[in-house]
Amino acid sequence: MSKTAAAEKTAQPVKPAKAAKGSRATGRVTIVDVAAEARVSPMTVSRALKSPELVQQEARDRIAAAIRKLGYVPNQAASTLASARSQVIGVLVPSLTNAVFIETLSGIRDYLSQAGYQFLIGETGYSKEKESRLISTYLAHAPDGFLLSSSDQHDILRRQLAASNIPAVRMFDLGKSNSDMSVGFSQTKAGYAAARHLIERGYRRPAFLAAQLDPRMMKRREGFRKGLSEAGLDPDVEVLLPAPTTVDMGAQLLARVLEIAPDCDAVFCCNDDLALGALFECQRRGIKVPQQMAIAGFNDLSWAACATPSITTIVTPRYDIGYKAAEMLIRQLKGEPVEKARLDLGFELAVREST
Amino acid sequence: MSKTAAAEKTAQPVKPAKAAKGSRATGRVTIVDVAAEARVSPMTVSRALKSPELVQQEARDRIAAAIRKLGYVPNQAASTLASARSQVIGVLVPSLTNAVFIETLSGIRDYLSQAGYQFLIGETGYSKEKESRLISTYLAHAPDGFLLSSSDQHDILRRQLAASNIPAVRMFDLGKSNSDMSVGFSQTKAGYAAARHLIERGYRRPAFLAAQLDPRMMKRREGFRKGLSEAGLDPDVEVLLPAPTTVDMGAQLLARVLEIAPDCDAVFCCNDDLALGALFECQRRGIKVPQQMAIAGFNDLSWAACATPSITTIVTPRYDIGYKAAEMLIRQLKGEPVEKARLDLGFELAVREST
DNA sequence: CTGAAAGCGCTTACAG
DNA sequence: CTGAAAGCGCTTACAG
Repeated sequence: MSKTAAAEKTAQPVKPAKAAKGSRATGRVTIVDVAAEARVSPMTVSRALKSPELVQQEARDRIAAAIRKLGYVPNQAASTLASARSQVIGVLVPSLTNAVFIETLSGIRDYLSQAGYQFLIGETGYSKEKESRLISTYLAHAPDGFLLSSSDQHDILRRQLAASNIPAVRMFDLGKSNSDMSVGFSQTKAGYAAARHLIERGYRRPAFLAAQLDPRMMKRREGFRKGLSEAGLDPDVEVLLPAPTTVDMGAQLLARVLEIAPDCDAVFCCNDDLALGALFECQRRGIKVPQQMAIAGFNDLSWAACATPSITTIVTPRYDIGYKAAEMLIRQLKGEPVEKARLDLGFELAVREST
Repeated sequence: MSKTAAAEKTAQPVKPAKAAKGSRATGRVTIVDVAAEARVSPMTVSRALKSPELVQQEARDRIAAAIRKLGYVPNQAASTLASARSQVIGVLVPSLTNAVFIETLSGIRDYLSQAGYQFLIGETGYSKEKESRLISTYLAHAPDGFLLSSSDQHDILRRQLAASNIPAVRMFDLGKSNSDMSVGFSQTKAGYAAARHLIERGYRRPAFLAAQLDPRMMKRREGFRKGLSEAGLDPDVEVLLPAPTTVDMGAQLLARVLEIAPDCDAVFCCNDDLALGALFECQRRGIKVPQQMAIAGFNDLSWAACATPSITTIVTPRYDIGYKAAEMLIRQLKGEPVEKARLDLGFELAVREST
């Protein structure tokens, strides 16, 4: 049976399903079929796939031809069962309807796909309980690692991870110590930077507007308040709503802050969706931005730069957070040296027309 | 060994890893351990998990207690290998940075998670080649089904699916025949409805603005042109850009159409991102919306309703598309009757201030 | 309602 | 560089 052109053309599986009564044969082409076709042992086929450098060139060629001829697709479940490695990473993000996390997922995907990993995506809805439940579910799939977004390591989660012995990297927030792996930036410093900017521009009565009050938002708030206090300004001009963020809520928050503090001259919104809603509300009321009201956002989503006026915002490295977190995790899994257990990617302030 | 309170409290695995040299024991708690603890056979544990009604109540109780005591987590890979069913669905969407598809994923997740399925998400980047490649990758994970977003069934894809014998449901677009399962709405009719609305409002020189020229966009265009032609209006006022959609591009397209047709009095944007950008550009230029320029969008994303002015748009059932497509697929997998192989969920026109 | 045997398709851990 | 044997942890297909 030589490597004929005819054989090469056939891309379809040619294995007839076994007809034996009671047989469990799936009709699938297996590594055994490829081995027979290539006149080597199944073990050699396995090696040719995972560590080609251990296999003689000639054998490799015959195996490659056999794979093509038979249309062989490796069975990931069998591989996982035998090797106890699934090539799957569990990824948990707070929300999928938030563009921020989507871009982080893009970074994760770009790293993992080139590294040969798949991932399962879970949405925690900003809830620790849901996060724990998702981890339990995912454990059945024996993920090789986790990428998490929880802001602080609560006990249940810690115990689950310790019991399963599966490594995890936290994203967005930085861990307190180097014992946990984490990739992100300082939420507190970002909030502080926003305050400093508004103060330097001369605004004397800035407010903080926030929704979806997860721990990250509260850290941004903390930094913002610190900045105001240091400058001798009142840090208590703020409207906080626990409900999920929407553009429309930005409009509502702007309306509320004007009731509480009619002399408010600037708002720092904890994300760009709120900032956009606040801008729309100002337009509706005929309040000039930034002359009568400055608006700053957070994240630099697509519309911030091209709104009228363009919106000043904190540019966050969310794609890189996903990419680097995935890289850190995979390096750890491969036993490669991990440079830093705590990677601060920083942030930038984009100053635009709205402040 | 009775069901003591002490035993119930222990949530941690208590199995000591086998010490035998050369052993492949993973230290994991298996169905065999649970069976020993509950004094039944492994087969009965398996049944208690998958078809409890086939197992005596008393045995079920003992098994449940043993599972809790030992901290047993089923091994999905072993289950997949033995049963040839993975409980995984492969989902392919054109883009993850588009809110439309994210909401569809929410619908998919809500149905699949309650049905006990996981899913792998792939991003095709609107490319048929990439879609084919992703399907090949996913085949290694032996998904039980696919949820696809490709607009038309190209040959390579058809062959792949036929060869693997894995059922698929197409989303967004409706299939031509009932032989393919599909869930969506008529893109052409939606474009036509937008044209009719603008015409009835009295606009005489409407333009079509589009980016990301995938087949769905072209169908919206087709319907829009049909509407204009029928009313005796010029259908050729349009700006089409193949590049991916951004808010900023909406501004650019608006600028371009004003060069081509200075008397243009309305624009139908093929999505809300473009509509938002067009609105910003009008504001920048001091063009009054809708008095001097009407703007209509597509999808009804979060900002459309609360922009200033609020934006008229086509409301699309994207969450339901995901939910219903998942439902159709799972019903098919379970051998339950599938009502319609082609499910038209329709759309609505939300008339707002911008037109 | 329950169980013993065999097998799913790979990889590990040796041995050569 | 290559291969025979055993095993990963489940479920199928019987048989009782």
